[in-house]
Amino acid sequence: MIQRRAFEIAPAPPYDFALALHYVRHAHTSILERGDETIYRRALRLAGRDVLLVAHATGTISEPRLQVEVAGETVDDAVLAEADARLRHIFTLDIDPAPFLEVAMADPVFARVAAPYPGLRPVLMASPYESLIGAIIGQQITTAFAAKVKRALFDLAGRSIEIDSVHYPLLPEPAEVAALDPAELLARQFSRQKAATVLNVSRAVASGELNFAALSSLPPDEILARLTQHKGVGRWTAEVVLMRGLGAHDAIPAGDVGLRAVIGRAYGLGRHATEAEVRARAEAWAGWRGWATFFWWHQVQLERVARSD
DNA sequence: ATCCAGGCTCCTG
DNA sequence: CAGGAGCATGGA
Repeated sequence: MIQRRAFEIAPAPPYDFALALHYVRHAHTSILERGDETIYRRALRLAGRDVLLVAHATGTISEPRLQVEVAGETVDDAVLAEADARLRHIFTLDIDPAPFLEVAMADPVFARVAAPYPGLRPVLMASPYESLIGAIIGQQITTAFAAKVKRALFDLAGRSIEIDSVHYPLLPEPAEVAALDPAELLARQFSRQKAATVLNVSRAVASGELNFAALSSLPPDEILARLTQHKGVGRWTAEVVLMRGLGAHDAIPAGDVGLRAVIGRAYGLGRHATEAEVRARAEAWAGWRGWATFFWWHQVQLERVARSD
């Protein structure tokens, strides 16, 4: 039997869930989400239970509400509490965007990217581990190819739940990934280094040597230092985890090619900005560089979607 | 074929 | 510390 329980979230306004769903739907990094224009669906392991989260918006942008349903074999209070916390984290629901918008408006170039979307807010990965695996796989390859490789990894691990005759894929547990045969990954278009790195960090997470809950209470620089001690995890990967996995408002992966390209275009350089130039520009968004990164990536996505139409 | 893509490591100077 | 060679993958 499937249990279903519902609750409501009141995000800090202004908030436009449709913009978040648009981002999720078109992001190559979204592998496990099964949303459409109005509904977000995602299977997750919460409080030790595999469940499906279903969310849709009601209300208005200035008085937003999210209606959430949790379905699974066991949906107890602990599961419900984690579902609430996780959604607030993924969609950055509890943060007042006003200070960010103020910073954004002070930079005329960035304002053109941010101002049209006052109801948009960073969409994070559902867990730090997921962001780490995704970032490692995404190193130095196109987002489309990275999506293909990630999908292959999740298929290989093969975890899913079935609700109403629909199978929803689940993120494999770190221990399950760690137990995979590297040859299986190489056969699925992993490079040797990426296969080794994914297996090694999964082992570290499974053993508790790498503990994101403990990490998250440390200063950002310390988190970066800890993460980059793992071979195959460089500054870019660590900054992506910090920003999109842990939700650090001010973390920016300034070496990112996409970011360098869009910033080069926006500021009329006629070429990719260098990492140093990105960091210099980003001083203007201090305190909110993670949010700014998300808005730039959103801009990149809008341009890509426009081209493909 | 050549260049590029949401890099990393290791080795020079 | 900065810069760059070499590495690994598939796609345009």
